[in-house]
Amino acid sequence: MPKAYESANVEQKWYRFWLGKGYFTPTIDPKKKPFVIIMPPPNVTGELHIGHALTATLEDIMTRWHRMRGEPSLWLPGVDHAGIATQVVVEQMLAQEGLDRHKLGREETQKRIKQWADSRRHTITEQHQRLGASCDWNRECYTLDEGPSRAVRAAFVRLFNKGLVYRGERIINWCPRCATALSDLEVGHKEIAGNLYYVRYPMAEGGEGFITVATTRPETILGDTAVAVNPKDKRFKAMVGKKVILPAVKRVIPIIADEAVDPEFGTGAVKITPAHDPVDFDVAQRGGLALVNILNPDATMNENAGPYVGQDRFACRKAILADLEKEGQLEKIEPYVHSVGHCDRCQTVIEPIASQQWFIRMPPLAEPAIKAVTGGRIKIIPDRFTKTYLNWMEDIRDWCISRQLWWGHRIPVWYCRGCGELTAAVDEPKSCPKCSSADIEQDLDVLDTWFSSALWTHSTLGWPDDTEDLRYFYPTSVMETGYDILFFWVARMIMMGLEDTGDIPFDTIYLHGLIRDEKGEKMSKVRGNVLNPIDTLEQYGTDALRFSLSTGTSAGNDIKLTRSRLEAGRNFANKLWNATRFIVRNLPLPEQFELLAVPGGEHPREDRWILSRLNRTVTSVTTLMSDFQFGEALRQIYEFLWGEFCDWYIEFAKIRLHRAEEVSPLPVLVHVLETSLRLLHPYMPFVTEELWQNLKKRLPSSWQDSESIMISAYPVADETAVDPGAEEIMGGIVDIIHSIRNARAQYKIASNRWLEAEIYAGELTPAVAAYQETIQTLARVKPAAFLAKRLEGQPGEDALALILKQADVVIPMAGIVDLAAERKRLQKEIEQIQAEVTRLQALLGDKTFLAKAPAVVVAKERQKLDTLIDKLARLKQQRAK
RNA sequence: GGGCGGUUAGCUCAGUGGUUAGAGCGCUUGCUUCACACGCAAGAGGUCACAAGUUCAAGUCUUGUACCGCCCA
Repeated sequence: MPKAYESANVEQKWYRFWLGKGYFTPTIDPKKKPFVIIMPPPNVTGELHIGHALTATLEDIMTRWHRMRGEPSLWLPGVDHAGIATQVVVEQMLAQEGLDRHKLGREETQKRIKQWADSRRHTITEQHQRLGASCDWNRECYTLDEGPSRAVRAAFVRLFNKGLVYRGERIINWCPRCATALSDLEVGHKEIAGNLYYVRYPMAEGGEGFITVATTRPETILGDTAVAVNPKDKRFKAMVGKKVILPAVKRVIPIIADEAVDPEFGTGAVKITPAHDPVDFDVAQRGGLALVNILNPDATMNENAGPYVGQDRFACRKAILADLEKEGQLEKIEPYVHSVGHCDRCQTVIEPIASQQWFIRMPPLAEPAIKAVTGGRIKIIPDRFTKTYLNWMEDIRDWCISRQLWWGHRIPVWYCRGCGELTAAVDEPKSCPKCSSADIEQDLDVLDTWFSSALWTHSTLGWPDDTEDLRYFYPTSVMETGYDILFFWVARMIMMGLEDTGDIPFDTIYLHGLIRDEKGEKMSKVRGNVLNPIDTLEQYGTDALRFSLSTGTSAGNDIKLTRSRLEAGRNFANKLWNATRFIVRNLPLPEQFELLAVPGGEHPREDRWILSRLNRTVTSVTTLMSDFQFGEALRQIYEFLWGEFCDWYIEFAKIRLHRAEEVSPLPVLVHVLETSLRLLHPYMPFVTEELWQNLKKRLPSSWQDSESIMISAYPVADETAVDPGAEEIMGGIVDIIHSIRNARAQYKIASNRWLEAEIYAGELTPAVAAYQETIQTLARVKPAAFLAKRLEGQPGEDALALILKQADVVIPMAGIVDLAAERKRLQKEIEQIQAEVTRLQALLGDKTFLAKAPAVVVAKERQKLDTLIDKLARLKQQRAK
């Protein structure tokens, strides 16, 4: 084995091995409950970013863990066609060729987008494979595959037939740059420092004076069809029913009263622009007002804008303000901070526009989705997102699902030019079912990409067909994704899963945090601070990347990924590599290995200690993983392997190996290492497989049946291995070594100089004395003498006395000991212990504590007090000398 | 405006009521000790943002305050 772990040499090899063996494909076994994760499908055109790496890591940890526990485990990968994002990228490419989609036509454009998307698809797959993702590639799905596409049409038609999908004119969010309607979720609101313009509308019909309205968007004056005041507002009582003349276009519009008007805003009179404002739209519905749309799809002014036709919306705003100023109709301008909607994808300012679109009626779908969570059938981790989910669900609004794009699932609705009938169908109809006319045309729009995503948990398993996969794997187990798409995706999946199948799509939602850079900023292409996971894993190793993404992290909390985290992961992999290298180097020939087994099964105390610690770790890790506390579980594995196994057990074992004792430590070294590798495998699959195979190669063939660690059994704790006695004694020995090393460092004893030590450990002395050589070697003392009873006399001025929890250690150090400093140190320690003893005595004298605290806690405190009283007595005795 | 989160060592963060609060990195000191300098050994470093409360017991639960951030409107 080389001196350092080189990830690049092993990763591809093992991934191909696993893939070739078919380990990623579960075997359907009706007797067993499967574990299922449907992967959130990344965009087809993208590359994986570090957030995807986090998703993949967590999902792989869960999948590998359940697989090792013997559950048929399916992790189903997929790719999303990403309507807007993909079309935008291809349109940019067309622009470079001097083309645009309108010149090219719908069919040709679709062909170009498809070509490009197909050419990119494999990138995502390859990148997932490099991350070690153990997903079942045989079941990989693409949202535009025939199956999921049919599911989309089937789901649409079902909703249509139930009256839950409707077409209507509503105010939608229009992105002028993407040239499509968007749902409310795809719009981000930003506070903008703008102005509030006070504009005078002169009274019509020879009336005197004017009414002043305030607006942040003066260009929308051109689309006004009324001025409204609150019916309770006494100031305007007389004006209701009168008419005013609209500036610029000179249209005469009424002054009406409506409850929705806030008397506190501006002057209390507001302009009503029903085609360009959601509140005004409702006012217009109530008041029977006309809708005047003043915008073209690209946000230039249309023919309704009179003299401003053809101008861009913002140019028009300037022009109209100049004209109002000239006419003396601009009363005043106040600075005004208001919230403006921006397109999530391109950051263009959204225009609210009244438009004919398709919608899903959400409240009936939300109701069962709310019950599924409040009733406990679906659990959200971390729990605080339950409230976020419910708040959104309870106040849900209809979902605009039509998009004026060419890339996606075409809306499965056909219009008859003959009779005007509208037909929703899964399979394309040849003629109008009502009048039999063949002159029918399919709706030109496509569906919101999230519509197909909402079906993902069942469409990937074969729905609407009654497939074996659907019957066996649905409902799935865990939906793991970032909290930023709780509404976009997770909530909608619950609604659509329940609607289409009658059952919840998953029982647990695990939401991870967002990854941020060193400065705490969200990583994004725009900011240019994205960490490419492939570069990262090439530099540090995939296991190091996975380690850095899963240790010291917890559900729902953001992660700052820094170089030092990655280094820690790499160092840990290397540490394991070297521990294994050490063990492997000491292994005998395979046929001799079994001869090393412990005769009679009676292990030396340090073996019982490490086995006890191992089994406690296994128990704890299993509990934590069942509870989705992956970060803490990994931390404990790390702590055990590095802090106990490598730092202490291997060091103890070296001494036995050198002595060539009868009882070899090798079987325990191998056992603990091998068990730990299996414990760690879900987190760091590559290095654990490499090391496990290295062991397997050198051990008897009977040692492990499994041909790979990834299909071997996850460790199960052996409760009988827990040995508190061994833990106490080994703890004492560690204490003794530690204190001597400390004294050496404090007195700057050269490391090649040997000291002597006299040790008394009360009733533990015989047990501790068995570790004479260990203490001598690790603390560099010789000889270490064990006293039958505590030294009563003067230890001598030249000796250093160390008073430990269970032991006294005396080290003769002629001429070195600083007596004054020692006295001071002793005094300080006595004071500290005395304070603690006093505190514990008070606590144990407290009747309510004794009555109310659990017995184990009381016993623990009493034990602690006894130990401290003993130590205090020994310290005082020392001081008296 | 409503909701949520954060505030713990110099930095980045764990800590799921039990009393002496942990890790990684950084820092100080010493080590080419025969697995590992991607390492070993020893050490320094904390009024757990602030205030009040609940509890036998609070970093952990409640309420309020301050600052930072996110989501929704």
